[in-house]
Amino acid sequence: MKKKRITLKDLATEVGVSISTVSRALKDHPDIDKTLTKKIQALAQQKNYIPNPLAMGLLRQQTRVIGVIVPDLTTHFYSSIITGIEDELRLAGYYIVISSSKERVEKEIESVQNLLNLRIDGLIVCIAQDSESTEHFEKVLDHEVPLVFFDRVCLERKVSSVVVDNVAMARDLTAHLIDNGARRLVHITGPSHLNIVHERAEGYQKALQQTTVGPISSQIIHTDLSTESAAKALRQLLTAEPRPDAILGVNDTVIFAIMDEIKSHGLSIPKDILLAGFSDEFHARVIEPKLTSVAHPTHEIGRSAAQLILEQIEEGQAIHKKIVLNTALHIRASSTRQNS
Amino acid sequence: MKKKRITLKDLATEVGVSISTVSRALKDHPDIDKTLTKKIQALAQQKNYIPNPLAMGLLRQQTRVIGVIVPDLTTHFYSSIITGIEDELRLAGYYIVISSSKERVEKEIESVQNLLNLRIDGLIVCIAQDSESTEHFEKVLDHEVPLVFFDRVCLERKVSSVVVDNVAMARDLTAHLIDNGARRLVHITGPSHLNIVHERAEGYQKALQQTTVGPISSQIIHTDLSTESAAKALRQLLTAEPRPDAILGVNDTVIFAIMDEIKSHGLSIPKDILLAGFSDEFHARVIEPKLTSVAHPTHEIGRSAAQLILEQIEEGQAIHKKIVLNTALHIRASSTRQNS
DNA sequence: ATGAAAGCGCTAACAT
DNA sequence: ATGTTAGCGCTTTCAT
Repeated sequence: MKKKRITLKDLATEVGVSISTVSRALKDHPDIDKTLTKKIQALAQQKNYIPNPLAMGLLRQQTRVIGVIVPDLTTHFYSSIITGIEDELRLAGYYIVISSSKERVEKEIESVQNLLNLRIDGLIVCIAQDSESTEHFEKVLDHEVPLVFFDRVCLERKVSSVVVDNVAMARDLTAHLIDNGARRLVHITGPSHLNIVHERAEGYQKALQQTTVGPISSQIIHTDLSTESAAKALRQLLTAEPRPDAILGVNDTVIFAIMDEIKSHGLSIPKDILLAGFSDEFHARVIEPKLTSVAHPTHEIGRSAAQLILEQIEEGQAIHKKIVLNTALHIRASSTRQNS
Repeated sequence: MKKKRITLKDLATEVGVSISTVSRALKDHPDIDKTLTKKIQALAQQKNYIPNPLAMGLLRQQTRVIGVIVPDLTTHFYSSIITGIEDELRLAGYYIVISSSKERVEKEIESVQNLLNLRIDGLIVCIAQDSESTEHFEKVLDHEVPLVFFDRVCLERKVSSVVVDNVAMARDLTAHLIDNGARRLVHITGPSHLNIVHERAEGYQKALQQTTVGPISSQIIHTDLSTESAAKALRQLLTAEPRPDAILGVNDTVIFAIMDEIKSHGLSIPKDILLAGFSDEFHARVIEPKLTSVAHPTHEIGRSAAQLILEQIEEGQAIHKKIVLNTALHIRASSTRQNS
């Protein structure tokens, strides 16, 4: 029942010329009479003519829609990155269709398929935590649809990506904890097939190897990145003896669970346990005590991912590169021991 | 450069029949020979044929895309609602294109226009805080594109909406503060043209009028909903005498600013100042002390908005209704005075 | 039971 | 300088 939008044909009949003349006039084709051109443009303006993107899309086989798949839209980290993507793509006249995988491969696979069916012009993804197989992304490549990963990546040899230096970040963060007196460290993290997980674990261990103080006990606990799973791990840690005196959390979910659990055990941060992690800047400053964490340039990550997609669309599939963005270590109350 | 997707024509030539036969076979048209139908369907399946949505869209003049405009994508409240919208629309085979107005009308107007140009089949909006004029939404109505507002609404007589009972919520919250000993209340809120603002203020005042205890001093401060503006208001309140002993915040942004400011003045919540607000469930439980707040059924709000849009699309423009969803008051540490 | 043709809105190669 | 035509992928009416 939609009110019909004005078309080229409408303009053509109104002016009394052919459709192609109108089409040309609207794009200032040199062949068309200047006066006619002016007249047609004025009419188009007045009638508020907007080319039908469906028709254009059909003709050019492109939708100007970029798909974006994230593990969870409600996580500030991701929504912030999406804002960056949107800001950049809007300028280029692209739209984004967002889909949340809810950290599950099945949903991710489904989303990829849906988006492919929609005929997106490109796809930007942060893979779900249990996404071990990569078939569905190979399919994207098969269809020659530009693909870019960010933060959590895979198929690195074939796909462009935007990441941060996880190893260095984890190393610095761990070294900082040690400097602040940590001697019984625990790193609570996720499933090790994720690049962010094993890279951060690598940095964590690197710091342990490089330190000259000692002795230091250390442990890495892999969870499924759910609050429950992290809380459970914490409960076990806190009842065992000796209790850890510093915890490195791999992301916000884990950090929240850790904090809650520590507090409900009547322990204090940082007095009893130092805490630091890879957390969103926003949450790091909202929670109490404020969290020592690594600041990800979320908006920038989004913009870079968008730029990579645009590059691929414009220059054809060929290129693929990896952008490594800088992070900043923010030392806050959660990891600085008053009495040391 | 995209690898060509398989089309009806491809299937037709391969089977040696006409395009229309293939088209019919694929939708089990009774006229087509059963064996032929089977054969064609099998081939389509094997070749992984997916109808081109662009072609279908052009034909039917619909995109199966719903636009969603929110004041800020990175706010948990909105991203959570969007997740609800997505969950519901996905089932119906619709996609959503999200746009963030960043609380500014100009961006909102631009987004509306962009989305309209994209030929969306419907639009779901939570208006920006400085959105006083409604012309751009009238335009949506002019184009007979289904429109639904949620949370912050306008044009109520003409447009469907999903809201909560702000008056009752604010009244209950305020009454609760008074019950817990509040005698010098302040309500920090936003610009009063927003329905959520004046409705909540109304509830706040209703509670004050209905209370039998007294005397109670009260104040309403309008900010522009930015952290800075709220923080500034707080600073003035805290240095003046007598200091308020209870604050009702209108949303998360304001709550965060309030908390920070109170803490940095060396005051304690709830000992010195009671705090309650309309905050996202998620943040209410993450911050310290945990915040007494009204729980919005965010996912449900999203789903309802999506359902309203679908209804309008299916049944034509005519209908418009208002869905009022239930909220729940969660009493937590921030508003319960230990010594009372 | 199947095919041919028109049309959705637009562009571009090919007339004139 | 302007018009005609074909075609992007699909559905549907109208032949046959």
